[in-house]
Amino acid sequence: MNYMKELATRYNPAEVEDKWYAYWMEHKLFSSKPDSREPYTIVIPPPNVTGVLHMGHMLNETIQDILIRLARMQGKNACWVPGTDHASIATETKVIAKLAAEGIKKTDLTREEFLEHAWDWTRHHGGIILQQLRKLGASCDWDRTAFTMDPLRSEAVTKVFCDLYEKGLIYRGLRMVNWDPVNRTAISDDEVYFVQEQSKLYYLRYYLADGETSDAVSEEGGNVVHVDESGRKYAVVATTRPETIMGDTAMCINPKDPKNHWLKGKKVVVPLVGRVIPVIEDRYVEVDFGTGCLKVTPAHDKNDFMLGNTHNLPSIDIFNEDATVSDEAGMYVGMDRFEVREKIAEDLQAAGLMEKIEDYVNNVGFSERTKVPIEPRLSLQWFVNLKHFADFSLSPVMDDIIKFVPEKYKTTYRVWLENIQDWCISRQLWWGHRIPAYYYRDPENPDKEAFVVAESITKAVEKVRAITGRADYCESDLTQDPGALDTWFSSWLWPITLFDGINNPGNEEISYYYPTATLVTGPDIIFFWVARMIMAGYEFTGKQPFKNVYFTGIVRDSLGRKMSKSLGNSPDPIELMANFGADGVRLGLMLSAPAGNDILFDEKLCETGRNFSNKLWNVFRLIAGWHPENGEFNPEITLADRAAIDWMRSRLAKAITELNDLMEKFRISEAANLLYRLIRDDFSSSYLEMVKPAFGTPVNKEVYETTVEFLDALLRLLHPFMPFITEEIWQNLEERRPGESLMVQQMPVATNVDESLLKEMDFALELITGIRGVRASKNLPQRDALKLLVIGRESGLSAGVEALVMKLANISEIEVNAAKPAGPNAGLIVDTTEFAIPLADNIDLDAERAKIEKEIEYHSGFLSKIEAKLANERFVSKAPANVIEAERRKQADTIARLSALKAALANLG
RNA sequence: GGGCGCUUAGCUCAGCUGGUUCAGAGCGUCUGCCUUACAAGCAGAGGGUCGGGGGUUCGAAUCCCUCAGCGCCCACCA
Repeated sequence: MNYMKELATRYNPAEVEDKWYAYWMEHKLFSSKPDSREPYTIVIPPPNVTGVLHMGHMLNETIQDILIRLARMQGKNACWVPGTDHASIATETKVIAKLAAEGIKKTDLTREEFLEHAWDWTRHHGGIILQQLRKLGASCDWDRTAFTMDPLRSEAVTKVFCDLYEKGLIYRGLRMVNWDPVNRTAISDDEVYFVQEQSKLYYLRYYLADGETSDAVSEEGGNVVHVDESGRKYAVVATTRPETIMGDTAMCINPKDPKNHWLKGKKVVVPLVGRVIPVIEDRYVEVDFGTGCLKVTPAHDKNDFMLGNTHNLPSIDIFNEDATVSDEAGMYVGMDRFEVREKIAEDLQAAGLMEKIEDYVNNVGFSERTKVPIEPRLSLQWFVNLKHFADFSLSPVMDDIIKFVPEKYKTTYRVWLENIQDWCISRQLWWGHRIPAYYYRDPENPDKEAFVVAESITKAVEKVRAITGRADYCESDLTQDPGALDTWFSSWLWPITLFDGINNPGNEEISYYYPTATLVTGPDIIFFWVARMIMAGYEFTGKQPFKNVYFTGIVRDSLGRKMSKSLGNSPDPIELMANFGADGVRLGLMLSAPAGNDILFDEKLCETGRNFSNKLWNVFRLIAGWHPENGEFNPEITLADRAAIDWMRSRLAKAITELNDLMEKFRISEAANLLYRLIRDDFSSSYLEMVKPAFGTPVNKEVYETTVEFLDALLRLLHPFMPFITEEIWQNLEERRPGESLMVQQMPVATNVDESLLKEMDFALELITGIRGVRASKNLPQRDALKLLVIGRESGLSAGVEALVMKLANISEIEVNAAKPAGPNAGLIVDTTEFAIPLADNIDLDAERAKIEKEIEYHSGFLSKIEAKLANERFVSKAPANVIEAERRKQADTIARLSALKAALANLG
């Protein structure tokens, strides 16, 4: 023990944290290589390469670090693999914005030029977040740092694409996709969010094509027929998007709709456009919405597309890539989609084709990235058939082979898999893994677009030559698909590719580290990522990718709002750690972050963490100060010391068992709480006060050594939560060899628990609190010793524990079997034992009496409830014996207590 | 529309298998203390019909039904 050192009363994390992180790095303590130990692997959810650390990461990474450090100290070969994600669409959007600020348009650049900018951007901003993680204490094996778009990962992505294409699980198809007109790319369903918007519902007139007339507005057999001034019949269609009429190829009614019966088999005229379209029937149409007539625009609405397929309708694409009106529309060409809406509404009004306009609230889909309304658009895209994967990915989760924490997300997962949709993986972007498809002209079939899928252009040429039977094809005859793959198409391979399990299956690393142990992530990416990793895991390795998935909550501000830059409610983690220490922030977060529950973050939490660091630091200072400078200990060990040691040992053992249990169940927050109380309440407030030598007197050697042993155990237990301060103290506790570290020590093991001693001490501590309460209410200073009387019986405490009561409550003498004193005194009752403290001055008899009467009232009520229960025939006959026994004991105890109280009241006179 | 979840102290939340570790923790509040480890501290105190109603049970914060309020996810009726 480095007891000679001058230690500051306040713990200074800034001085300590960087030092130990450098030490751990220097001695390669994070590094992992396959060996004979059981592996414990965590792969980091790769943050956006150009991102910066936010509170969500802090929560996530802290949990991972706790799990990995715990595993390491449990003797496992712990390996935490870090890395970053290329974040295709997010990064590309940022790069475009940056170029725009410099007056450069993406369209002015070649693909190669643009990618050069993107790589520059990545190099410039990349990896900051990994540096920030070091501040947090993350014990990642940095030598393994990976990037989703580095050569190894890219090779695997291409290989998997080709493999799935060969298996028929990837296909290219004309589908309705969510189109982002700003980035001019398809995006997946998951990248769309819906916003309720105040809009309008336009009611348009579709005249009958044959010019049929009628004399009056008639309602024949429930039919609702519209007729204009000149007697011509028309149908009314309600739509929120009148600008799409140029793409109408049918009108649809529900066959069971009596209002529109008269339209069956008719043809109608699209207003303004003049095109004649059929009236089709489909039960998809809601009878009660609008007029029950639906305009069908197969090219611009998902459901209309479906109707178009069912009813073999033509499809007219009236928009360009940027959502301006296309030539094919024939009208309003070149105008923006929202301008057209205004204009067309005016024109319809003017032409007398607008029945009415109503206010209407509907949900509009927006692109998550560019925040503009998405445009359903027909386009050729690449898809993965997820049905195939869903079939084998459900049961492992439902059967807990892959355990979800909390369990409720199993349902979410199941529902998603049961309604699985194919996954659109192509993006019309440049930043990402390029789609390994190559197009060529086939002179035999000039009308058909021909392509091959291959891992390289060289292989593609070979394939084309083989297919066409022409040896003269060369690389310049092939054009690679310009698109990139969805970012998640590389992420879903992450646990495999980190160990090179795709390119090099069965290698030593993948065999050893995979399946990984626990994945820690947010429930918001359960579909994007978790589900797909499970799919990829089984498909490409035949094994689950991880054993547990721990879902964290979302970090919100103290008002429950999501943290966002625009609200300015997102604290900078680096600043927080500078203010409170990484340990303080870590503990603060952990103290209130049960799995799957959102956490309302308040700096107050970090303050609690910091204060606790300081408490621990002072615990160390106290113990350090006990070592006598001349090396001479007190040879005597008292009964009180012995009792304190025995108690603390049991207390610790019990806590270890509880802690292991909590951690096994991923109740990390409760585990943090338990440690907090164990150290603060049991160890500092109770145990250390019990064994603390009087000022100027030396401590007993055994007491000293045992206390150091306890502290050592506590530091180990706490280390995963607060790595820095525990290492700092541990290093100072004894002389350590270079490279020695707490982080690779073994976790303490629970010894036997003496339950009766724990119970006895609980009683003693309650008594101590009672005496202190008397002091507080009677204004008796702690330094004045008091005499304690045990009325009419023994204290029931062992000599050692009795001595502890005397020490902690500053009692000079305990008199047992005492009579209730006649003079002024304060009474207190613990369990059924009555105590009294003689006082010098008169006390407020009335107040004392009132206090006791209140207690009598309470206990009488309690007793009558117990007695009612025991008098209840059905209770006595049906309840288990031990419960009845407990009630009887309660009854006896309460009666005893009541008589003690009544005696106390009588003694007051 | 479908699903999941929540409602317990002023605030944030634990409370798992129904029963003396059942009404808890932290923060905040109040009182007293600069007590030789710590004022980033110590000691003490107050604070709750467990959202409402009903049911099951000998016994319900805990299980079931129902109502009310809140949150999240999925779907997207033009």
